[in-house]
Amino acid sequence: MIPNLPPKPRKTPVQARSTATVDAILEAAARILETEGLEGYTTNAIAKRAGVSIGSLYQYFPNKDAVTAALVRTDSETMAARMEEVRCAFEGRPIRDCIDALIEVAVCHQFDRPMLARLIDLEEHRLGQDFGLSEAKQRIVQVVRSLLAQSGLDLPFDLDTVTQDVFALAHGITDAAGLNGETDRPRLNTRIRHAVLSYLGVPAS
Amino acid sequence: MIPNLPPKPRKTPVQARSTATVDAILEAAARILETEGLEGYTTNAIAKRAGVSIGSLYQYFPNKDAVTAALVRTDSETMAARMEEVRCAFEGRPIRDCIDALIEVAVCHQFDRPMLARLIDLEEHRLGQDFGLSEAKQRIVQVVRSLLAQSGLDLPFDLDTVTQDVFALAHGITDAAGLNGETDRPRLNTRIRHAVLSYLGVPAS
DNA sequence: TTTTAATATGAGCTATCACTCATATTTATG
DNA sequence: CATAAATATGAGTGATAGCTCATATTAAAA
Repeated sequence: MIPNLPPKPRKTPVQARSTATVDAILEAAARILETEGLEGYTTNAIAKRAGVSIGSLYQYFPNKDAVTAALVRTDSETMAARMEEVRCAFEGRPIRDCIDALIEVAVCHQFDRPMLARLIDLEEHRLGQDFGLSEAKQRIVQVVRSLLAQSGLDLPFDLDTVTQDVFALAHGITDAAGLNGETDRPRLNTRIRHAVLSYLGVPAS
Repeated sequence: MIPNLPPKPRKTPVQARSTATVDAILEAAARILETEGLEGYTTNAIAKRAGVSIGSLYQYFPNKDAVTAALVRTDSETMAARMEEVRCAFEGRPIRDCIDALIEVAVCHQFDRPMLARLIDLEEHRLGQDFGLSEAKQRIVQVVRSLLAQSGLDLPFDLDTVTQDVFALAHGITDAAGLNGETDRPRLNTRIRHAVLSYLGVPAS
Protein backbone atom coordinates (compact mmCIF):
# COMPACT_ATOMS: atom_id res chain seq x y z
CA MET A 1 0.00 0.00 0.00
CA ILE A 2 3.05 2.18 0.07
CA PRO A 3 2.84 4.49 -2.94
CA ASN A 4 5.82 3.30 -4.97
CA LEU A 5 7.64 6.59 -5.16
CA PRO A 6 10.33 5.62 -7.62
CA PRO A 7 8.81 3.14 -10.07
CA LYS A 8 11.86 3.98 -12.06
CA PRO A 9 13.37 0.77 -13.38
CA ARG A 10 11.33 -0.15 -16.39
CA LYS A 11 10.61 -3.38 -18.15
CA THR A 12 13.40 -5.66 -19.20
CA PRO A 13 12.93 -6.90 -22.75
CA VAL A 14 11.98 -10.55 -22.89
CA GLN A 15 10.72 -11.03 -26.43
CA ALA A 16 12.85 -10.65 -29.49
CA ARG A 17 11.14 -7.56 -30.84
CA SER A 18 11.61 -5.59 -27.64
CA THR A 19 15.31 -6.43 -27.64
CA ALA A 20 15.41 -5.12 -31.18
CA THR A 21 13.65 -1.99 -30.01
CA VAL A 22 16.21 -1.38 -27.29
CA ASP A 23 19.05 -1.97 -29.72
CA ALA A 24 17.52 0.38 -32.25
CA ILE A 25 17.17 3.06 -29.58
CA LEU A 26 20.80 2.82 -28.53
CA GLU A 27 21.98 2.77 -32.12
CA ALA A 28 19.84 5.81 -32.91
CA ALA A 29 21.11 7.60 -29.83
CA ALA A 30 24.68 7.07 -30.94
CA ARG A 31 23.99 8.27 -34.46
CA ILE A 32 22.22 11.39 -33.27
CA LEU A 33 25.01 12.26 -30.87
CA GLU A 34 27.44 11.76 -33.71
CA THR A 35 25.64 13.77 -36.36
CA GLU A 36 23.62 16.33 -34.41
CA GLY A 37 25.53 16.70 -31.17
CA LEU A 38 23.94 17.42 -27.84
CA GLU A 39 21.62 19.97 -29.44
CA GLY A 40 19.69 17.39 -31.39
CA TYR A 41 20.02 14.72 -28.77
CA THR A 42 16.40 14.58 -27.58
CA THR A 43 14.36 11.57 -26.60
CA ASN A 44 11.81 12.31 -29.28
CA ALA A 45 14.53 12.51 -31.91
CA ILE A 46 16.06 9.27 -30.71
CA ALA A 47 12.74 7.45 -30.87
CA LYS A 48 12.01 8.87 -34.29
CA ARG A 49 15.36 7.83 -35.76
CA ALA A 50 15.01 4.42 -34.17
CA GLY A 51 11.68 4.04 -35.93
CA VAL A 52 9.97 3.60 -32.60
CA SER A 53 7.37 5.55 -30.68
CA ILE A 54 8.38 7.76 -27.81
CA GLY A 55 6.25 5.62 -25.54
CA SER A 56 8.30 2.55 -26.37
CA LEU A 57 11.47 4.34 -25.42
CA TYR A 58 10.13 5.13 -21.98
CA GLN A 59 9.00 1.57 -21.48
CA TYR A 60 12.62 0.43 -21.34
CA PHE A 61 14.37 3.52 -20.04
CA PRO A 62 13.12 5.46 -17.02
CA ASN A 63 14.52 8.72 -18.32
CA LYS A 64 16.84 10.28 -20.85
CA ASP A 65 19.96 9.84 -18.75
CA ALA A 66 19.29 6.12 -18.57
CA VAL A 67 19.50 5.94 -22.35
CA THR A 68 22.78 7.79 -22.30
CA ALA A 69 24.10 5.63 -19.50
CA ALA A 70 23.23 2.48 -21.42
CA LEU A 71 25.00 3.90 -24.45
CA VAL A 72 28.08 4.68 -22.39
CA ARG A 73 28.06 1.27 -20.77
CA THR A 74 27.73 -0.57 -24.08
CA ASP A 75 30.56 1.48 -25.46
CA SER A 76 32.86 0.84 -22.51
CA GLU A 77 32.12 -2.85 -22.41
CA THR A 78 32.85 -3.27 -26.10
CA MET A 79 36.15 -1.52 -25.59
CA ALA A 80 36.99 -3.58 -22.51
CA ALA A 81 36.23 -6.83 -24.27
CA ARG A 82 38.42 -5.96 -27.24
CA MET A 83 41.30 -4.88 -25.05
CA GLU A 84 41.15 -8.04 -22.97
CA GLU A 85 40.98 -10.10 -26.11
CA VAL A 86 44.10 -8.47 -27.48
CA ARG A 87 45.91 -8.84 -24.19
CA CYS A 88 45.09 -12.50 -24.18
CA ALA A 89 46.10 -13.05 -27.78
CA PHE A 90 49.48 -11.42 -27.21
CA GLU A 91 50.32 -13.35 -24.06
CA GLY A 92 54.01 -14.13 -24.13
CA ARG A 93 54.77 -12.05 -27.19
CA PRO A 94 56.91 -8.90 -27.04
CA ILE A 95 55.39 -5.98 -25.17
CA ARG A 96 55.87 -3.70 -28.13
CA ASP A 97 53.59 -5.85 -30.24
CA CYS A 98 50.91 -5.91 -27.58
CA ILE A 99 51.11 -2.16 -27.14
CA ASP A 100 50.78 -1.76 -30.87
CA ALA A 101 47.68 -3.92 -30.94
CA LEU A 102 46.14 -2.13 -27.98
CA ILE A 103 46.74 1.22 -29.62
CA GLU A 104 45.11 -0.11 -32.75
CA VAL A 105 42.03 -1.04 -30.75
CA ALA A 106 41.86 2.24 -28.88
CA VAL A 107 42.35 4.33 -31.99
CA CYS A 108 39.82 2.33 -33.94
CA HIS A 109 37.33 2.93 -31.17
CA GLN A 110 37.75 6.66 -31.08
CA PHE A 111 39.03 7.77 -34.45
CA ASP A 112 36.20 6.68 -36.72
CA ARG A 113 33.54 8.53 -34.76
CA PRO A 114 35.40 11.34 -33.03
CA MET A 115 32.40 13.44 -32.14
CA LEU A 116 30.54 10.46 -30.71
CA ALA A 117 33.55 9.42 -28.65
CA ARG A 118 33.97 12.93 -27.37
CA LEU A 119 30.35 13.34 -26.32
CA ILE A 120 30.17 9.90 -24.78
CA ASP A 121 33.19 10.83 -22.75
CA LEU A 122 31.56 14.03 -21.63
CA GLU A 123 28.32 12.38 -20.66
CA GLU A 124 30.17 9.64 -18.89
CA HIS A 125 31.69 12.17 -16.57
CA ARG A 126 28.43 14.05 -16.09
CA LEU A 127 26.58 10.92 -15.09
CA GLY A 128 29.45 10.17 -12.75
CA GLN A 129 29.51 7.23 -10.44
CA ASP A 130 25.76 6.76 -10.65
CA PHE A 131 24.51 4.23 -13.14
CA GLY A 132 27.54 2.07 -12.33
CA LEU A 133 29.51 3.10 -15.35
CA SER A 134 32.98 2.62 -13.99
CA GLU A 135 33.29 -1.15 -13.94
CA ALA A 136 34.15 -1.52 -17.61
CA LYS A 137 36.46 1.47 -17.46
CA GLN A 138 38.33 -0.23 -14.63
CA ARG A 139 38.74 -3.33 -16.73
CA ILE A 140 40.14 -1.29 -19.60
CA VAL A 141 42.68 0.40 -17.38
CA GLN A 142 43.57 -2.88 -15.74
CA VAL A 143 44.63 -4.39 -19.05
CA VAL A 144 47.26 -1.77 -19.59
CA ARG A 145 48.21 -1.56 -15.94
CA SER A 146 48.98 -5.24 -15.68
CA LEU A 147 50.80 -5.20 -18.98
CA LEU A 148 53.07 -2.44 -17.76
CA ALA A 149 53.53 -4.13 -14.40
CA GLN A 150 54.76 -7.30 -16.04
CA SER A 151 56.83 -5.53 -18.64
CA GLY A 152 59.90 -5.14 -16.48
CA LEU A 153 60.28 -1.62 -17.80
CA ASP A 154 61.84 1.07 -15.66
CA LEU A 155 58.83 3.37 -15.61
CA PRO A 156 59.34 7.13 -15.31
CA PHE A 157 56.61 7.46 -12.65
CA ASP A 158 54.55 5.14 -10.51
CA LEU A 159 52.48 2.49 -12.23
CA ASP A 160 49.07 4.13 -11.86
CA THR A 161 50.32 7.48 -13.02
CA VAL A 162 52.00 6.01 -16.07
CA THR A 163 48.91 4.01 -16.94
CA GLN A 164 46.71 7.06 -16.71
CA ASP A 165 49.10 9.26 -18.68
CA VAL A 166 49.55 6.74 -21.46
CA PHE A 167 45.80 6.57 -21.89
CA ALA A 168 45.44 10.29 -21.65
CA LEU A 169 48.08 11.20 -24.19
CA ALA A 170 46.87 8.63 -26.67
CA HIS A 171 43.35 9.87 -26.15
CA GLY A 172 44.42 13.47 -26.61
CA ILE A 173 46.31 12.83 -29.82
CA THR A 174 43.47 10.77 -31.28
CA ASP A 175 40.89 13.36 -30.30
CA ALA A 176 42.81 16.16 -31.96
CA ALA A 177 43.42 14.12 -35.08
CA GLY A 178 39.78 13.14 -35.34
CA LEU A 179 38.47 16.66 -34.96
CA ASN A 180 41.11 17.82 -37.39
CA GLY A 181 39.57 15.61 -40.04
CA GLU A 182 42.54 13.34 -40.48
CA THR A 183 41.83 10.01 -42.10
CA ASP A 184 45.18 8.24 -42.19
CA ARG A 185 44.83 5.79 -39.34
CA PRO A 186 48.13 3.93 -39.79
CA ARG A 187 49.93 7.23 -39.58
CA LEU A 188 48.03 8.13 -36.43
CA ASN A 189 48.94 4.77 -34.95
CA THR A 190 52.58 5.45 -35.67
CA ARG A 191 52.48 8.80 -33.94
CA ILE A 192 50.73 7.45 -30.88
CA ARG A 193 53.12 4.51 -30.70
CA HIS A 194 56.00 6.94 -30.81
CA ALA A 195 54.47 9.06 -28.04
CA VAL A 196 53.68 6.08 -25.85
CA LEU A 197 56.94 4.24 -26.28
CA SER A 198 59.06 7.32 -25.78
CA TYR A 199 57.04 8.23 -22.69
CA LEU A 200 57.62 4.73 -21.35
CA GLY A 201 61.30 4.96 -22.15
CA VAL A 202 61.25 2.00 -24.52
CA PRO A 203 64.31 2.35 -26.78
CA ALA A 204 63.54 3.04 -30.42
CA SER A 205 63.63 0.03 -32.70
CA MET B 1 12.60 50.15 -46.26
CA ILE B 2 14.02 46.68 -46.49
CA PRO B 3 12.82 44.78 -43.44
CA ASN B 4 16.10 44.23 -41.64
CA LEU B 5 15.96 40.49 -41.51
CA PRO B 6 18.96 39.91 -39.26
CA PRO B 7 19.03 42.79 -36.79
CA LYS B 8 21.36 40.51 -34.94
CA PRO B 9 24.44 42.45 -33.86
CA ARG B 10 23.51 44.29 -30.71
CA LYS B 11 24.77 47.39 -29.02
CA THR B 12 28.41 47.83 -28.29
CA PRO B 13 28.99 49.11 -24.78
CA VAL B 14 30.14 52.73 -24.71
CA GLN B 15 29.65 53.74 -21.11
CA ALA B 16 31.53 52.27 -18.19
CA ARG B 17 28.58 50.53 -16.58
CA SER B 18 27.64 48.66 -19.74
CA THR B 19 31.20 47.39 -20.06
CA ALA B 20 30.92 46.18 -16.50
CA THR B 21 27.67 44.47 -17.41
CA VAL B 22 29.25 42.63 -20.29
CA ASP B 23 32.19 41.58 -18.13
CA ALA B 24 29.87 40.37 -15.41
CA ILE B 25 27.91 38.33 -17.93
CA LEU B 26 31.01 36.61 -19.29
CA GLU B 27 32.35 35.94 -15.81
CA ALA B 28 29.01 34.50 -14.75
CA ALA B 29 28.85 32.37 -17.85
CA ALA B 30 32.24 30.89 -17.06
CA ARG B 31 31.32 30.19 -13.47
CA ILE B 32 28.07 28.51 -14.39
CA LEU B 33 29.74 26.32 -17.00
CA GLU B 34 32.31 25.39 -14.38
CA THR B 35 29.94 24.60 -11.55
CA GLU B 36 26.71 23.53 -13.23
CA GLY B 37 27.85 22.26 -16.60
CA LEU B 38 25.83 22.59 -19.78
CA GLU B 39 22.66 21.62 -17.93
CA GLY B 40 22.57 24.78 -15.87
CA TYR B 41 24.06 26.93 -18.60
CA THR B 42 20.98 29.00 -19.48
CA THR B 43 20.77 32.66 -20.38
CA ASN B 44 18.45 33.31 -17.46
CA ALA B 45 20.89 31.66 -15.06
CA ILE B 46 23.78 33.62 -16.51
CA ALA B 47 21.96 36.92 -16.14
CA LYS B 48 20.91 36.06 -12.61
CA ARG B 49 24.40 35.13 -11.47
CA ALA B 50 25.78 38.24 -13.15
CA GLY B 51 23.33 40.31 -11.13
CA VAL B 52 21.83 41.63 -14.32
CA SER B 53 18.44 41.39 -15.95
CA ILE B 54 17.86 39.01 -18.80
CA GLY B 55 17.00 42.00 -20.97
CA SER B 56 20.43 43.50 -20.43
CA LEU B 57 22.08 40.32 -21.57
CA TYR B 58 20.21 40.41 -24.86
CA GLN B 59 21.11 44.01 -25.37
CA TYR B 60 24.75 43.07 -25.85
CA PHE B 61 24.48 39.55 -27.18
CA PRO B 62 22.12 38.61 -30.02
CA ASN B 63 21.67 35.08 -28.71
CA LYS B 64 23.05 32.52 -26.33
CA ASP B 65 25.72 31.25 -28.70
CA ALA B 66 27.12 34.76 -28.97
CA VAL B 67 27.72 34.75 -25.21
CA THR B 68 29.49 31.43 -25.49
CA ALA B 69 31.51 32.61 -28.46
CA ALA B 70 32.62 35.71 -26.57
CA LEU B 71 33.63 33.52 -23.65
CA VAL B 72 35.62 31.24 -25.94
CA ARG B 73 37.28 34.16 -27.65
CA THR B 74 38.27 35.84 -24.40
CA ASP B 75 39.66 32.56 -23.17
CA SER B 76 41.70 31.92 -26.31
CA GLU B 77 43.04 35.44 -26.45
CA THR B 78 44.18 35.34 -22.85
CA MET B 79 45.98 32.10 -23.56
CA ALA B 80 47.53 33.44 -26.75
CA ALA B 81 48.77 36.57 -25.02
CA ARG B 82 50.40 34.59 -22.21
CA MET B 83 52.08 32.19 -24.60
CA GLU B 84 53.47 34.99 -26.74
CA GLU B 85 54.68 36.77 -23.65
CA VAL B 86 56.54 33.68 -22.49
CA ARG B 87 57.98 33.10 -25.92
CA CYS B 88 59.24 36.63 -25.95
CA ALA B 89 60.68 36.48 -22.44
CA PHE B 90 62.61 33.31 -23.26
CA GLU B 91 64.09 34.57 -26.49
CA GLY B 92 67.61 33.23 -26.77
CA ARG B 93 67.42 31.00 -23.72
CA PRO B 94 67.52 27.20 -23.97
CA ILE B 95 64.54 25.58 -25.63
CA ARG B 96 63.97 23.33 -22.67
CA ASP B 97 63.35 26.32 -20.43
CA CYS B 98 60.92 27.86 -22.86
CA ILE B 99 59.05 24.60 -23.23
CA ASP B 100 58.84 24.36 -19.47
CA ALA B 101 57.41 27.82 -19.20
CA LEU B 102 54.92 27.22 -22.00
CA ILE B 103 53.77 24.03 -20.32
CA GLU B 104 53.37 25.95 -17.12
CA VAL B 105 51.11 28.44 -18.88
CA ALA B 106 49.06 25.79 -20.64
CA VAL B 107 48.61 23.70 -17.52
CA CYS B 108 47.72 26.69 -15.41
CA HIS B 109 45.09 27.58 -17.95
CA GLN B 110 43.44 24.21 -18.01
CA PHE B 111 44.18 22.50 -14.74
CA ASP B 112 42.58 24.89 -12.27
CA ARG B 113 39.21 24.81 -13.96
CA PRO B 114 39.12 21.48 -15.76
CA MET B 115 35.39 21.35 -16.34
CA LEU B 116 35.33 24.87 -17.69
CA ALA B 117 38.24 24.19 -20.01
CA ARG B 118 36.59 21.03 -21.23
CA LEU B 119 33.25 22.64 -21.96
CA ILE B 120 34.81 25.67 -23.58
CA ASP B 121 36.68 23.31 -25.83
CA LEU B 122 33.50 21.49 -26.72
CA GLU B 123 31.56 24.64 -27.45
CA GLU B 124 34.44 26.01 -29.45
CA HIS B 125 34.16 23.11 -31.83
CA ARG B 126 30.38 23.25 -31.95
CA LEU B 127 30.40 26.91 -32.90
CA GLY B 128 32.99 26.05 -35.51
CA GLN B 129 34.41 28.53 -37.93
CA ASP B 130 31.51 30.90 -37.43
CA PHE B 131 32.01 33.68 -34.92
CA GLY B 132 35.65 33.92 -36.05
CA LEU B 133 37.05 31.98 -33.16
CA SER B 134 40.12 30.53 -34.75
CA GLU B 135 42.42 33.55 -34.92
CA ALA B 136 43.65 33.33 -31.36
CA LYS B 137 43.99 29.58 -31.61
CA GLN B 138 46.23 30.07 -34.63
CA ARG B 139 48.41 32.43 -32.64
CA ILE B 140 48.73 29.91 -29.84
CA VAL B 141 49.79 27.16 -32.21
CA GLN B 142 52.16 29.50 -33.99
CA VAL B 143 54.13 30.14 -30.82
CA VAL B 144 55.00 26.50 -30.42
CA ARG B 145 55.39 25.90 -34.12
CA SER B 146 57.97 28.61 -34.54
CA LEU B 147 59.77 27.53 -31.39
CA LEU B 148 60.09 24.01 -32.73
CA ALA B 149 61.11 25.26 -36.14
CA GLN B 150 63.98 27.24 -34.69
CA SER B 151 64.98 24.57 -32.22
CA GLY B 152 67.19 22.66 -34.60
CA LEU B 153 65.73 19.44 -33.24
CA ASP B 154 65.43 16.40 -35.44
CA LEU B 155 61.66 16.06 -35.21
CA PRO B 156 60.05 12.62 -35.46
CA PHE B 157 57.37 13.87 -37.89
CA ASP B 158 56.70 16.98 -39.90
CA LEU B 159 56.52 20.27 -38.09
CA ASP B 160 52.76 20.73 -38.13
CA THR B 161 52.10 17.20 -36.99
CA VAL B 162 54.55 17.47 -34.13
CA THR B 163 53.09 20.79 -33.05
CA GLN B 164 49.60 19.40 -33.05
CA ASP B 165 50.58 16.24 -31.21
CA VAL B 166 52.53 18.03 -28.54
CA PHE B 167 49.52 20.20 -27.82
CA ALA B 168 47.20 17.26 -27.93
CA LEU B 169 49.12 15.00 -25.60
CA ALA B 170 49.68 17.77 -23.08
CA HIS B 171 46.03 18.62 -23.30
CA GLY B 172 45.02 15.00 -22.84
CA ILE B 173 47.21 14.46 -19.81
CA THR B 174 46.06 17.67 -18.18
CA ASP B 175 42.43 16.89 -18.88
CA ALA B 176 42.66 13.46 -17.31
CA ALA B 177 44.53 14.78 -14.30
CA GLY B 178 42.02 17.55 -13.77
CA LEU B 179 39.00 15.29 -13.95
CA ASN B 180 40.81 12.84 -11.72
CA GLY B 181 40.89 15.45 -9.01
CA GLU B 182 44.64 15.79 -8.87
CA THR B 183 45.96 18.93 -7.28
CA ASP B 184 49.72 18.63 -7.53
CA ARG B 185 50.52 20.94 -10.36
CA PRO B 186 54.32 20.74 -10.24
CA ARG B 187 54.05 17.00 -10.52
CA LEU B 188 51.72 17.33 -13.47
CA ASN B 189 54.16 19.72 -15.10
CA THR B 190 56.91 17.18 -14.66
CA ARG B 191 54.89 14.45 -16.30
CA ILE B 192 53.91 16.60 -19.23
CA ARG B 193 57.46 17.81 -19.67
CA HIS B 194 58.59 14.21 -19.75
CA ALA B 195 55.95 13.30 -22.31
CA VAL B 196 56.69 16.29 -24.51
CA LEU B 197 60.47 16.08 -24.38
CA SER B 198 60.55 12.37 -24.98
CA TYR B 199 58.12 12.77 -27.88
CA LEU B 200 60.40 15.42 -29.33
CA GLY B 201 63.41 13.25 -28.83
CA VAL B 202 65.16 15.70 -26.54
CA PRO B 203 67.70 13.71 -24.53
CA ALA B 204 66.99 13.43 -20.81
CA SER B 205 68.88 15.88 -18.62
C1' DT C 1 17.63 72.65 -17.40
C1' DT C 2 15.89 70.29 -21.24
C1' DT C 3 16.51 66.87 -24.44
C1' DT C 4 18.30 62.85 -26.19
C1' DA C 5 20.77 58.72 -26.08
C1' DA C 6 22.32 54.82 -23.45
C1' DT C 7 21.33 51.41 -20.27
C1' DA C 8 18.48 48.51 -17.28
C1' DT C 9 14.32 45.89 -16.17
C1' DG C 10 11.39 41.63 -15.89
C1' DA C 11 6.80 39.92 -17.02
C1' DG C 12 5.51 37.26 -20.56
C1' DC C 13 5.48 34.94 -25.30
C1' DT C 14 6.58 30.86 -28.04
C1' DA C 15 8.77 26.80 -28.89
C1' DT C 16 10.45 22.71 -27.40
C1' DC C 17 11.66 19.07 -24.35
C1' DA C 18 11.16 15.24 -21.08
C1' DC C 19 7.85 12.36 -19.96
C1' DT C 20 2.76 10.11 -19.16
C1' DC C 21 -1.18 7.47 -20.08
C1' DA C 22 -5.11 5.53 -22.15
C1' DT C 23 -5.51 2.60 -25.78
C1' DA C 24 -4.33 -0.67 -29.48
C1' DT C 25 -1.74 -4.49 -31.28
C1' DT C 26 1.10 -8.47 -31.05
C1' DT C 27 2.88 -12.62 -28.97
C1' DA C 28 2.83 -16.25 -25.60
C1' DT C 29 0.17 -19.57 -22.83
C1' DG C 30 -3.28 -23.00 -21.53
C1' DC D 1 -9.54 -20.63 -29.60
C1' DA D 2 -9.46 -17.84 -25.43
C1' DT D 3 -7.02 -15.40 -22.14
C1' DA D 4 -3.31 -12.97 -20.43
C1' DA D 5 1.03 -10.83 -20.81
C1' DA D 6 4.15 -8.18 -23.44
C1' DT D 7 4.85 -4.62 -26.52
C1' DA D 8 3.75 -0.53 -29.29
C1' DT D 9 1.49 3.90 -30.06
C1' DG D 10 1.32 9.10 -30.13
C1' DA D 11 -1.51 12.89 -28.69
C1' DG D 12 -1.12 15.49 -24.81
C1' DT D 13 0.88 17.75 -20.32
C1' DG D 14 3.79 20.49 -17.40
C1' DA D 15 7.99 22.69 -17.14
C1' DT D 16 11.46 25.36 -18.83
C1' DA D 17 14.49 27.66 -22.13
C1' DG D 18 15.53 31.33 -25.38
C1' DC D 19 14.23 35.56 -26.35
C1' DT D 20 11.12 40.11 -26.91
C1' DC D 21 9.31 44.42 -25.79
C1' DA D 22 7.11 48.07 -23.47
C1' DT D 23 8.65 50.74 -19.89
C1' DA D 24 11.77 52.86 -16.44
C1' DT D 25 16.10 54.78 -15.03
C1' DT D 26 20.54 56.85 -15.62
C1' DA D 27 24.03 59.48 -17.98
C1' DA D 28 25.56 62.50 -21.67
C1' DA D 29 24.62 66.50 -24.83
C1' DA D 30 22.76 70.85 -25.94
